[in-house]
Amino acid sequence: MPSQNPFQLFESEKPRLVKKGEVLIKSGQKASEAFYVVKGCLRSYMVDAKGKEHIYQFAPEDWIISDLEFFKNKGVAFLTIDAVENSEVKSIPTSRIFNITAEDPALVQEAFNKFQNRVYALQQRVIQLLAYSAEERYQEFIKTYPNLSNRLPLKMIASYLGLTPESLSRVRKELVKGR
Amino acid sequence: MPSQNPFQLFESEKPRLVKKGEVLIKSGQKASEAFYVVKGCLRSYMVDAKGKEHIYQFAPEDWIISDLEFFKNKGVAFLTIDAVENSEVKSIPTSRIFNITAEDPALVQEAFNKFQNRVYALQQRVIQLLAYSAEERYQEFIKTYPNLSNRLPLKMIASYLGLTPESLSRVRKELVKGR
DNA sequence: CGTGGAGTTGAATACGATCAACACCGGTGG
DNA sequence: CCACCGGTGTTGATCGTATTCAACTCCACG
Repeated sequence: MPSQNPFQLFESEKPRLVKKGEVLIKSGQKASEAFYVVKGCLRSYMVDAKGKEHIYQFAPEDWIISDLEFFKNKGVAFLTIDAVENSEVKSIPTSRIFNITAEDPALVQEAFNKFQNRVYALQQRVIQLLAYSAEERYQEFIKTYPNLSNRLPLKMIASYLGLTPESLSRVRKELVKGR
Repeated sequence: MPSQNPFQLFESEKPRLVKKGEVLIKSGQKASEAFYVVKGCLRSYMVDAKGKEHIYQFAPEDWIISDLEFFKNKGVAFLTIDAVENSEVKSIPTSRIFNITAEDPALVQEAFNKFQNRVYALQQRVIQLLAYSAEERYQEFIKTYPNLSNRLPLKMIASYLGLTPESLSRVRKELVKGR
């Protein structure tokens, strides 16, 4: 969820440092916050019945990440959120997110834009999962997130794209060969 | 995007009648509105390079449907929106959607809830496409949208789930056999 | 009626998953 | 400094799920 300006809603807070691999929200536990990433990169993911991780979202600098499901689910998190790199994040209590209406209209507008961008990004993601092949999904990913594709380990990109690491490795190999 | 109350933002407008199959927004054309479904059911979909339809969303009664992409894309629609059944819809000009901030706080709150529900639904959708098998996706669909699953033709459900009609037919056969 | 779309079923195919082995670092401790 | 280790990515062989192509039935609707 990129924006032109830093997210003013919590500009004043001082960032919290999280180390690579540190878990911020754990699936199944009580949780009610979102995170704004100042520096580094977070991710959210779920673990299926076979123990396989499926990455729902990456959140590099200036993105917001959270699990909206806890909201529906009595505050119990569905997704796990952890740090892909050493990062700096600002925490946003949910109460703040869900009660913006009373605030400055500019903030409301900003929050709206964030939501729009998010829905737009998700639309893209759904369409790609529905209609694109493994190769097309990967090409679209590196085109859309060039700076992410060289920071993230292959296996995480694979998980995000709905592929196994082996398959993505082969896709990439074909792409190199093809030029 | 269900809600407890009818969407107040355009309660006053009188609904427009659209016939089954009628196209409201066509991919590639100028468009800048969303629709609130009073009665019936709309859908949005994209057509891939091979001419295959991929349904992004269904919108039965009390849902809102639109293509956020036109907003990013100079007003040119990416998705096509048409009527699955004879329907009654209220049109919402985009200008209204994107400038809610100046309005009554209750409306802002309502719009926020709509966005939240939408993001939540999309999260579910992405997770299911990533992690679930054909059979699991179908079962989840009929569980989540029981009233839709018996109104829609199989081939549309298949398209929504990212399957071919043949595959869904077989999945369904197995399910019947299994009980 | 009869015609065309929807759904089903079968056979062959393809794409990506799985299982397994190995190469290649990057970091750690001896 | 080097030997070791675990994690990451690559490659090969095989497997499985869903696709594709084709034929056929069954209605719904003209």
